[in-house]
Amino acid sequence: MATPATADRILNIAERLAQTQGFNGFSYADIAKELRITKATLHYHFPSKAELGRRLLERYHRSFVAALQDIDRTADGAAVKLERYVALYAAVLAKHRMCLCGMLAAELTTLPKPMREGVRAFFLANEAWVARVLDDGVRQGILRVTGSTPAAAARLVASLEGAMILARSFGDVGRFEAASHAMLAELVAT
Amino acid sequence: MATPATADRILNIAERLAQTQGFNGFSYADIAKELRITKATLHYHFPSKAELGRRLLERYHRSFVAALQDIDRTADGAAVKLERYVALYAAVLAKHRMCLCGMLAAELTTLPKPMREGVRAFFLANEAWVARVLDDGVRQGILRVTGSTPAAAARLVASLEGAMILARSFGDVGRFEAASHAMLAELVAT
DNA sequence: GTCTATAGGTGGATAGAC
DNA sequence: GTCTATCCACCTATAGAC
Repeated sequence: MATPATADRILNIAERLAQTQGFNGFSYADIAKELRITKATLHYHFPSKAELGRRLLERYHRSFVAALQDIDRTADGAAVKLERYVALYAAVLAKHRMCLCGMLAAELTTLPKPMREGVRAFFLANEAWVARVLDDGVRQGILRVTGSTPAAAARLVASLEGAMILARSFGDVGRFEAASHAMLAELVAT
Repeated sequence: MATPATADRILNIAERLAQTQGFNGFSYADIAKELRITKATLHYHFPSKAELGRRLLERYHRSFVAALQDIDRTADGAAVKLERYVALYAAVLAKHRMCLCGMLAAELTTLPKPMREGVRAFFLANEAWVARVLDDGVRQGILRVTGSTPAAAARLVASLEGAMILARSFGDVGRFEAASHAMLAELVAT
């Protein structure tokens, strides 16, 4: 593995800062200091913070979709897929981070418009994937869903984001795990 | 009703701004402009922004507790109490606002320590109240809870916060209502 | 690509007059 | 209690040398 290109190293730091302190909670100076380059160099790679945010969101969305495709490829059965999906969230929390889009959703009104749209697109992609898994599970008699699957998917995504933000507030990943396991248990057919 | 004291008018504006843009998303200048006073006057009433935040949280917590006591006094039955509880959230969303503490939870790492503790105290108070209502409901055979009532209460509070933040992201209160109704339906004994 | 230097703006906060 | 005036730190962003 070669050393990541400068642009990627910048995004790595920006991503971590955005997931812990929010997009408005870090500055070019923070990234520059950590990478030991100057702010001017940052502006060479990302002319404006709005552009940095847009690219950050784009990369995050892409890697999340890739993770979902990996689950589709390697996991067998709707219940296992949902467990793997929840594990993606837990892994982020274990790094003391929030879901980037859960974080950005809180700051939504202060974000540049392309980012606002990116956040919504991320949630819609999540809901669509979960809804498809729920559909499969119901069809196979593995899962039991109350109401429509798109509504149940939206509920699960929102509940996971909420569980994440509360768990992080208490510095207690166990809170997330307890909540998410209960949510999945509700979905498994008895 | 007399005109609210200046300190209260300041808190009213700060509260709305914090609920829509976050605590780091507004400045003394924003409040000063809207109230048509100077920043120096603001500093007379609230010497520092940290102090303003602390007082804001204190007042918010107090008024929320009062709302819960009002529900206890005027609502009959655990199911009705939960509906009234959820309606408190919906009313905030209808004003295009987030729960103050849901907002602050996202920014938690950037907040002064007294505020961080205040946010956790707010959530704990919410969970305690909900857990007590769930206990009552289960004892009366009105509600059906999976797992312990404190865990179910934590799950409900977190899920409502998540549903709120997602609904606001899409500018769609209906999303919150659909999610919260489904959550309550899960709790009502069949 | 990375630097120095700096512009132009805004952040929270204070001194002191009224 | 409210004002004017000001401080200093920090913000995003740009010009221009290397």
